[in-house]
Amino acid sequence: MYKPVTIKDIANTLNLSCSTVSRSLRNGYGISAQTVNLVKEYAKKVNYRPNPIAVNLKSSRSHSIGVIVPTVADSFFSQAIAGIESVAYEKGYSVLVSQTHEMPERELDIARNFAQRSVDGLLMSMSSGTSDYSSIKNLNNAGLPIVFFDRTAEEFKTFTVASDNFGGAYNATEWLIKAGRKNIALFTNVSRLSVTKERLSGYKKALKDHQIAFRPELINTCGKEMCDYQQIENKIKKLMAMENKPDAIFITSDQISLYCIRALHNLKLNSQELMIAGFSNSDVIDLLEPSLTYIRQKAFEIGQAATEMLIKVIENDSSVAGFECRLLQTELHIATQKIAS
Amino acid sequence: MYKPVTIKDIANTLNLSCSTVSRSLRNGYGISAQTVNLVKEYAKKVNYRPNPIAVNLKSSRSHSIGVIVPTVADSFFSQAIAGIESVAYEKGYSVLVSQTHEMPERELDIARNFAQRSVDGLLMSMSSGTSDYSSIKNLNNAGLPIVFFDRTAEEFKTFTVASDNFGGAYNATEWLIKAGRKNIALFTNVSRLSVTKERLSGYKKALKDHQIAFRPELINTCGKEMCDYQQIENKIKKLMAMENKPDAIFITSDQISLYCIRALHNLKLNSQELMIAGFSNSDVIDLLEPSLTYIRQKAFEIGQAATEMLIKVIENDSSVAGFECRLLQTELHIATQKIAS
DNA sequence: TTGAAAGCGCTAACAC
DNA sequence: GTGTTAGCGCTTTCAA
Repeated sequence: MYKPVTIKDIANTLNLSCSTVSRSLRNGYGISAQTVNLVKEYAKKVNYRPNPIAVNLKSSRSHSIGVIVPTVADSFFSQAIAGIESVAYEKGYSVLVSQTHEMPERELDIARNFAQRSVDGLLMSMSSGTSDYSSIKNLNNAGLPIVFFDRTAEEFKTFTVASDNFGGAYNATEWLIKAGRKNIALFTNVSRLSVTKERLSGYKKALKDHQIAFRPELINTCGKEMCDYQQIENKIKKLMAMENKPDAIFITSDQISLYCIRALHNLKLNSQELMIAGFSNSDVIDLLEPSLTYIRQKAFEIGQAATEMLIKVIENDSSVAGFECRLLQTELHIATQKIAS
Repeated sequence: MYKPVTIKDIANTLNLSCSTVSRSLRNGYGISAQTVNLVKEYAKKVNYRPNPIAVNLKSSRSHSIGVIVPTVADSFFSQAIAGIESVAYEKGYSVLVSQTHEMPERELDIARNFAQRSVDGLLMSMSSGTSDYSSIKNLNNAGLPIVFFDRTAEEFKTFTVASDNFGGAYNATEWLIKAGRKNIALFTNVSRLSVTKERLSGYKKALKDHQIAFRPELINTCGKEMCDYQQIENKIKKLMAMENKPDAIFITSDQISLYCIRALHNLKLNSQELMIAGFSNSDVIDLLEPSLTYIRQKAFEIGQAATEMLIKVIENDSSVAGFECRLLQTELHIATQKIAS
């Protein structure tokens, strides 16, 4: 087994006691400068590093944070995790990652497991299935700091970092309207999610501000069951068979945006017939055919901000006065028009 | 602070000693069935879970594995991590993830940090900058199990899981040849990487088997410095200005594949003029314009296989006789021809 | 200025 | 059958 140098090893070699070595290495309080130097130099020489597990056991602090996301294999989440990891690394924290696959039981199981491993805090993006937050809330009340990012939990107020989903949706919808579209269908994720609600509000507000009637029959909610490509294609076919059929689609989810593009592609519908706008963090979205006007979230920055916030909470657990909620702006990218009109 | 139930709590409540409780909870060896039941039931009732940190300290086993990758925000790696996490979760291991950003110093630092945290093993995909494996090798020799995935380290033989890069490259190149292309340029990552070498070999072999001369002037190595889009575009421009210019490009890297597509798109080169084939694990690659014939790696499965292998090594550290090396087949996806010829 | 000892939660060798 | 004890590596009183 891998067997690093311990404080005891140093103490033996230098003919000192463990406590002297320990104190020399930490603050050096009450130890002669000579001894401190001796110890420090020797420690550096043998590349001594304190065993974090032992430190944890004493302090109940592990210098690690747990990240709980629906899935890692997703452009938004992988970018966010990259941001999380960057800040964590810089500040000396390890990052534990686990996926819920949108299952509430797993989510809770993972959170408990992380808590047991003495993570110092949790970064969570809620699974779409979760409706009962009480257990998570219990962990939080028991002293485990939690920061929600992207998919926040309205039901219990704590620290959050997310995109301005309302604004992003509003702007994109307005853009469709200004492009002359009046019958804008909506594709959306389960309505339980905070992001879904906010984006839906943005869409409705934009319609209202432009005196366009909201038509419930144009709303398509996916993912109550597993949301797959075929489901989306069918819904689009059905929409296009309507009497008063839509001339545009607004999509509130990354995954569904890609499915829609694929469906339009397969159904040979061009942007002229059916203009599309939606959220996406894919890094090649601008090369897709048909082209999408897309709202991009600052995923990396959201990860960074959430991590900074969490570490701040962890490191001065005194000031749990007000809950900070950061909102990052989204970016609207207009699709280049490739269709000759 | 979050304060879970300890063995001591149970012992006190039940008027037993710690060791009795401990043994009841583990094997129950030498304890009356009655006591075992009593303890187990009470433990379940209060939702007792052993403190993993304390267990680790005793056993130097943490039931966690470290994953070291260049970056998380990449389709191949995020898919692989999803696979890793799935298997790990199922087998009760936690997953620590850290990114090297292709920097050897970071890689080593992360590996050491993980080792200190008593991860039970490491899953690594080497950074492109690494040329000296001795420190990693030391960790491994000191008893830390390591499985390499995707980007393996030829210099030291251990357990590996990777794609059949040679075969994938061979097939793709051959496909270009059969499509009538004779001047096939190559875009490739730094030549230090195992995957690069293997893919290059596949390319060369295919040329040779079809009696096409290898033309060194068509080889473009990127990423000695940071590889960015502009670099790729410039190289393509330069290629297309050649007298005997290429009629196809074969690309050995996911990232560069995307850059090439973007460049052809911007330079308005279509597949007829310049046919492209390359590695990619993007899930929307088939919707990109111009279209790419792509080799897809079984990223998720590679992650799974590597994790299974690692856990097997961890759990019977006796049999370190032969090093297992798994090779997963790649899938060749032919671009649908959209150009009227 | 330094050392001895206890304890974080758990396990295992050794008593009883 | 069950309890006592020591120890994993480290920190932190308390004594010297």
